[in-house]
Amino acid sequence: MIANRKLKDARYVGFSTVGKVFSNSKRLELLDILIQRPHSVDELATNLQQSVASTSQHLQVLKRAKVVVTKRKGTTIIYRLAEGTLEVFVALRALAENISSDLQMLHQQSDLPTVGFEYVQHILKYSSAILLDVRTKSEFAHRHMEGAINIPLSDLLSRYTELSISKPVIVTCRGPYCVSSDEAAHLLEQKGFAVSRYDDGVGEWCVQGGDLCGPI
Amino acid sequence: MIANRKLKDARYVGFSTVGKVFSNSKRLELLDILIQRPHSVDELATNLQQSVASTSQHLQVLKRAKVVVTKRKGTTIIYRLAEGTLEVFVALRALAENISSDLQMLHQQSDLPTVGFEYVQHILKYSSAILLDVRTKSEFAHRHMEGAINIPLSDLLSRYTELSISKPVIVTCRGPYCVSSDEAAHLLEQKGFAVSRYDDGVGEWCVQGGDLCGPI
DNA sequence: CGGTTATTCAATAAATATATAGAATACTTG
DNA sequence: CAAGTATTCTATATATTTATTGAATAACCG
Repeated sequence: MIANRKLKDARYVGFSTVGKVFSNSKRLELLDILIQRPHSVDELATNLQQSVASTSQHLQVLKRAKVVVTKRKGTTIIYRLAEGTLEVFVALRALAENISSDLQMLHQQSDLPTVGFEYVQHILKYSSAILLDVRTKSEFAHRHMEGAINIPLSDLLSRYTELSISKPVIVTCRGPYCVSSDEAAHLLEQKGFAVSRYDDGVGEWCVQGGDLCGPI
Repeated sequence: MIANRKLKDARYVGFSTVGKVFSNSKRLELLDILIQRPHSVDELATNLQQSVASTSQHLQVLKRAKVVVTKRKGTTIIYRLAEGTLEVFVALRALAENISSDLQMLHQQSDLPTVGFEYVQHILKYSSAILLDVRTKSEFAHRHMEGAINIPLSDLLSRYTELSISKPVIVTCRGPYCVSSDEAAHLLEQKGFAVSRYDDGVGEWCVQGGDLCGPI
């Protein structure tokens, strides 16, 4: 009976090693960034506004749990998500969104309308609106929703004229915790566009079975 | 820009509150037990072989994250899983199993053959084998795989003669971390039965769309 | 082959998590 | 309404986690 307890404990402790991955906010942010594209340690540290050492330590946790894998490229080491990680990350986030009213409140700070997966699929099919991805060029290049066009947020003020004002615009960015799409949507609204936001990102799109483009 | 960082942090910290649920082995075990049926704090503490105070504390964490809900029944408080928790728990465990070779090793200590979801569905359809659930009577009563029969492990030695020796037996219990099915399978093998194990439980069965029976 | 540089390791300090025993609470139930 | 009891809270000790700085490492590349 005591042997049983030890075996059980060992199994649940093993399980919790994977669970610990998702227990820290910085690690969750790392995973969210890695959904967009692979990154070096240095890039990730900059994104997190944290020391490289601390970021590296978090990455070790992710690596030990095998939710990320590494590859050397020249002098830098590139981290990317492992198989299966995206699905669990998205499922866990959906659970968190559903059950945490606090999170929902943080979300609904924007006054602009949001649209869901089915709606975006519909407008893509009938070309009845423009799907605008305001992430960086490299993130877009790695993987994006099929049919989307890319103008990075930093370029939007100088390039918004590329968009046809006669069509409504749906803005998307990294995902639900990204503030770029909201910023972009407000800018376009001021310029007279009919704007809404798809406030999920390429991760949710992928898991729900949306078509994707990307060299990798 | 600093405001953006604070908003982002708040969102990921909110997310991590839900993630923390799955970062502790005792909490994972609590969830695994609650999959079987609702329980009181006292029952859960006994299962965990831990103090009631500590168990209660873990339950508070689960409750705050809203992955469990409570209901008073007489003088005791009954905890049960909230909507959506089962799906994420099972998905996370599948991820853990896939990526952790340590966990897999802990698993494959048994010499008896195991069978999967499709196989069990097949034998149920054609009644070509007996599906034996060795959990407790109350766990079985709450929810079980349609077509399974119940003989609790503690009764098996005195009741195994109820089983037809001419049919192969598939043993199931709480789930992959439960040792009961292995114990039961060995007992039946010694008695001359053709035995294998379904080493997932009612949780995985439910998520994969298997038919279920249960008053609740 | 040695300089360069990205990453990881080590040491430390501070914060958070966990387990327990015992006190306090809250709710039922007679 | 008072007694009884399951649960939660408090205080405490210990263990784990996290962030930082500075040192060590590893491997590319001139």
